[in-house]
Amino acid sequence: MAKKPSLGRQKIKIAKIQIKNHLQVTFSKRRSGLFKKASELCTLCGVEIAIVVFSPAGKVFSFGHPKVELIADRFLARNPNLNSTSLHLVESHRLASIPELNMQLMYMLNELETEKKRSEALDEMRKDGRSQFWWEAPIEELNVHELEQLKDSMEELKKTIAIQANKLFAESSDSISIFGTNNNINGGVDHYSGASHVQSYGYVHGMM
Amino acid sequence: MAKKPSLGRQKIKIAKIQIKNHLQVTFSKRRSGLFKKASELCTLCGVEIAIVVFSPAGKVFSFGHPKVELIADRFLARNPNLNSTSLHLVESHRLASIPELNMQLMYMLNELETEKKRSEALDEMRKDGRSQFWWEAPIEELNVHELEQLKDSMEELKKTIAIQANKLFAESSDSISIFGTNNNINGGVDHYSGASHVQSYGYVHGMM
DNA sequence: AGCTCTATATATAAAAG
DNA sequence: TCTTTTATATATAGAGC
Repeated sequence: MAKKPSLGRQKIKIAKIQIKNHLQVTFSKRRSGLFKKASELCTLCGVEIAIVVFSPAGKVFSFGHPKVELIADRFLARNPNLNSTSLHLVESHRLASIPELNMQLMYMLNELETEKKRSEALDEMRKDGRSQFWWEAPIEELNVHELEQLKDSMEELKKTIAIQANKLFAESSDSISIFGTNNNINGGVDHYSGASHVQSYGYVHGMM
Repeated sequence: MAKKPSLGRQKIKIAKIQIKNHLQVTFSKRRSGLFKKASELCTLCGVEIAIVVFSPAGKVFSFGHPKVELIADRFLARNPNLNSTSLHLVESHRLASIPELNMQLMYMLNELETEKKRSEALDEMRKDGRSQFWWEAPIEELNVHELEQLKDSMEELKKTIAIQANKLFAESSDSISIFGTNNNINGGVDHYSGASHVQSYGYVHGMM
């Protein structure tokens, strides 16, 4: 008589897993599950999500939808009346906490920088290893150029944000505090971000 | 004889929900579920996660761990140049246009993803040895494609930023920028990979 | 690191309050 | 809208490849 081949799924306490191997396995499985859920949410409800996960090992996994071009397009399309729309939305108490978004943005910038540096390092490595091949020069230069552009853009973005903040502060101080009380949706503790869509990676992919 | 009080959970197709009411309910439930999963992943594996969701109604929901302040502190500590400006931005004003910030955040997340992919591609390349020519290998093509996308996106972003900056400048030409000229976003940024504190946000919001 | 399998823990669709 | 209930669909722990 055969004994049970498996005990099946066991209940676990939601607390940091101590056994390293377990942790790694669980991280991998649950990350997949999370991304899958995100992609389903995207599809079912037609929303945009972005998720970034920093693994214990320092790796970054991400998942996002839609792609940059779409966001950029929408951004441009909305630009003409961004101001009024913004104010309207804010007045309607439909938005998240700004300080937190700022923090998040800074964090993202920080991480982007990190990733960029890693990219550059790898690129450099590759370049050094094959620099004797003349036909590789173009693509290498392009890489560097792209990265330069990215850096410049990031700097511009930061400037823009500062200007915006400054301007909005000026507006709100002599009129109404359009932000009123804390409009942090969750009661102030957390904030998340995620995006996804069913596409290239199996059911999805991942964003960070 | 009583009939079944409920059919129980029914299987659904993962496709955009058409009935508005259903969509709203599903969005709410699944968003909660997603955040819960994220929080469990945080706790179980001690990782950092950020999720941003743009609802169909235009609302923004976010979830993040650790708390934004901690992330910001870490970030500021590592970026002395950003320190003063960031503190001003965050501490003094605590505001900016949310739709814009969200857009930018979204953009950041996507860029981060792109960079990550590129990083991985380069990494992969290096691992495979340097015997492949960039125009021959699929992975290389993806890399090139990503770079092209990045370039296009960056150009669009610059355009957008220019337009916005112009507009905002015109509107706030009477106010002084407290941010001065320091816009260096580069710092000796190192990758954070340490274990995080045992967070006790527990999965707040008391959802479920 | 990723996949399989089983048995069981969880998430959640529908309906109702 | 948010909750609760019910029955069922899914996710996933543990073990092995």
